[in-house]
Amino acid sequence: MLDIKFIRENKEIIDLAAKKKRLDFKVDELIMLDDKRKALLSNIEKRRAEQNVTSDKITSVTADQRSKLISEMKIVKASLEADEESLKKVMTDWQLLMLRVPNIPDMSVPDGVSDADNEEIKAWGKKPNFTFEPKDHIEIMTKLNIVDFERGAKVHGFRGYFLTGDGVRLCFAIWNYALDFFSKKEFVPVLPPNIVRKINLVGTGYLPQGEEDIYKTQDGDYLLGTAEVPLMGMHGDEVLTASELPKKYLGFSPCYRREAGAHGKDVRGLIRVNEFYKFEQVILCEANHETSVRYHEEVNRNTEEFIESLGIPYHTVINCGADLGLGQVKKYDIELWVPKESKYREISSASYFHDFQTRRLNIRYRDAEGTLRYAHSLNSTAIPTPRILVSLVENYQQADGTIKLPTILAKYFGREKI
RNA sequence: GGAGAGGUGCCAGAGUGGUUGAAUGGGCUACCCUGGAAAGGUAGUAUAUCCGAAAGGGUAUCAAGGGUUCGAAUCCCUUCCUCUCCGCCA
Repeated sequence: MLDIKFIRENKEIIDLAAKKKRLDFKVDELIMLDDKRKALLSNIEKRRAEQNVTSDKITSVTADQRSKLISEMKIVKASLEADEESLKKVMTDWQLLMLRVPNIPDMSVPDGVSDADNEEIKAWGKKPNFTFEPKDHIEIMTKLNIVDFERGAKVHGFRGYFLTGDGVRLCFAIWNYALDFFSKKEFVPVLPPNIVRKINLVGTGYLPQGEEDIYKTQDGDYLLGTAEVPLMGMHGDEVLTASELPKKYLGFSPCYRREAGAHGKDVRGLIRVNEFYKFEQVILCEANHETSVRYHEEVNRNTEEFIESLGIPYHTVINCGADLGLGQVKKYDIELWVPKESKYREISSASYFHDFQTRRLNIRYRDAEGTLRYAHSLNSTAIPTPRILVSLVENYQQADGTIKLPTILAKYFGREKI
């Protein structure tokens, strides 16, 4: 959510933002509605003031005068009620429109119509040269008995999978390593609630527009798609002190995604599944663009370092306008090399929001001058499992069908080979 | 699932229809007092929004929404949340 004052004063910028993000949003509709809102409100407030003054008088006046004043106020009240009714209708529409106002992308965000227009800004690592025909992760893992897609589909349906045996041990090795790695970066690990109230999804910007991608319970709660949601909700309606910023959290949670719009995509394997696990970095910091930028680079770099320590070739892209979420100012994706497909696949996404989310969630802090301000927020994937396994397994596959683990993981796994 | 209690400002805690943005106490801030401090004294101490250059003023907010009323923290309804006990249960 943006400040209505800012929107009114910068409607050309909002228009450009919507265009760049390829969103159909007409700021003029909102401004017109806001004009209505302001007019109604100022009218209503004037009459309420009159009402309040008279109400005070009524207590200290003779019975005669009192009944006269009361009948006068009855008339004021009737006209008030009509306007209050109109205002209520206006406010409902106003709030819906306000939730659809896109945040402004940074100048450095490239223009583009889809993720195909994301621009590579960095490439790291040497792509493996196999002396044999490399297999895909499905074949490798199935043969090693560390994944079972057939039974996964039997139990869950489309996109179902079991991880078994060393597949599970490998996940735990990654998780333990990730916990150590990011703890050293001074992130506080958090296991959040995974069933969350709607407010958290609206607050982070996933709702109201993303309803069909989210699992819902019969109580009207939602299953989280990322730990970002509860971690952001954690400080909702709070006033933090400047000294406790930045807050750096490392959330770990299962992630549930319906993938409703992606039925034909990535139909096999561990790339796109309905449930997975993810470590997520979340930061709340002071409301300052440079600070946001600094932490944005930092969280992205953290994940790059983690991948580098695993020795998996990757590249980092800056996402184009169309590939940005409603609230995102700028986003980097880290994509890992997948040998069998001969292309990079996304495993991480780092973005910052300025105060877009914190306005919705009402997360504020008192700055050095004592002024209340909305904090800035940002988040980035630390590491997702099992998606990371796709690249890990394919890049480290051996001619005999085994997987040779990178040194650091072997330490956590207990053996060098699967 | 059953039964009950409750949600008021930074905190504690009054307040059952009008002068209550809200007593009182604590905290905090400034000043006075002091050689300095403690104690004591005085004043101040919410947020949002609108008007205004500012001073200042209007409106709203006592969980949320709705209702009754000229007027609601106070009465009525709905919802949400918290707590306690019982039951069930990893």
